[in-house]
Amino acid sequence: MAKYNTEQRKKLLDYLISNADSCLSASQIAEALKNEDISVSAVYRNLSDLEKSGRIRKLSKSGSRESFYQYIDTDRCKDRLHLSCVECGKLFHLDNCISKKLLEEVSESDGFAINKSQSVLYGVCKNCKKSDEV
Amino acid sequence: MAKYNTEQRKKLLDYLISNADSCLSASQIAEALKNEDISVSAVYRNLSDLEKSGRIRKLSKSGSRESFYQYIDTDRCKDRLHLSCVECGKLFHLDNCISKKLLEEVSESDGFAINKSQSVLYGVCKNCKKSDEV
DNA sequence: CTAGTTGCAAAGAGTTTGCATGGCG
DNA sequence: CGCCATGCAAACTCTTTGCAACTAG
Repeated sequence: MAKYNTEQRKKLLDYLISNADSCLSASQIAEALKNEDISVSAVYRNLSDLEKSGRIRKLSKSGSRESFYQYIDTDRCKDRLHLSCVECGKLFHLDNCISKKLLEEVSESDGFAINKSQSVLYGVCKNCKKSDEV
Repeated sequence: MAKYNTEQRKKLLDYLISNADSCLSASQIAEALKNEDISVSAVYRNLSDLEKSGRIRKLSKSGSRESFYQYIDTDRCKDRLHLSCVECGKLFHLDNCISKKLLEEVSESDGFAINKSQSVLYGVCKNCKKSDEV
């Protein structure tokens, strides 16, 4: 799969890369690319291919039926746990030291091997906490 | 909502309580209760009511379109982060001290307020790791 | 009694798939 | 030119909803 580098595939990946700090739904992506000659099914097929090849991550948010997709920036994301803000939808990366320590502690005390790229902690980020107070 | 205590509602909650260490999908629950005179729509309606009243938790697993439900055992789950085994589907609770420390560290370094009941770490539990080695 | 709850079937949202057409290399 | 990817529409899965019948209190 994904043998030819079509315009649609390039545009889709470009869009995910330039929004690498957010989780986007298929419909958000399709909407953003509606002037780029790409159909909903092509969006889904390309997202699926990109996920299988490990270039993007697929996430689900509690409370939503949709799946969300995000480009995996290996430099920034490697070995880090993720924090997703339920207010603004942005994804943050947990500090490397804390991530590492947590994983080790959990592994030692429970024998549980956490899969980092699959695990997401939900909550409210700094910015959204501020605006809640207003 | 949930003003009358019907047989269906009792059976459903009983079933979730007796499986409090697992996350169950609506179809798994409906299947398990198929001899108890409860329809799929009643399963969904009761799950929704129970979630709103805070008796159960609704989770999504990456890779699955379904939602999963779990009884909230307040004694065992209070203030703890959750670990979900992607192999066997069982839910574990992260040690209280580690949970607390993690939350404090994240709050300090990133200003991010983690919602514990919503956040789940995915990975492989001790038992399933063993069986993988076989 | 009567408002809450149910079962059924139909509708809905999000996603996937079959097929014929079009395009990359 | 041949295989891959695309668009479209239909199919599919999971979940929600409208409605008439039933039932707990």
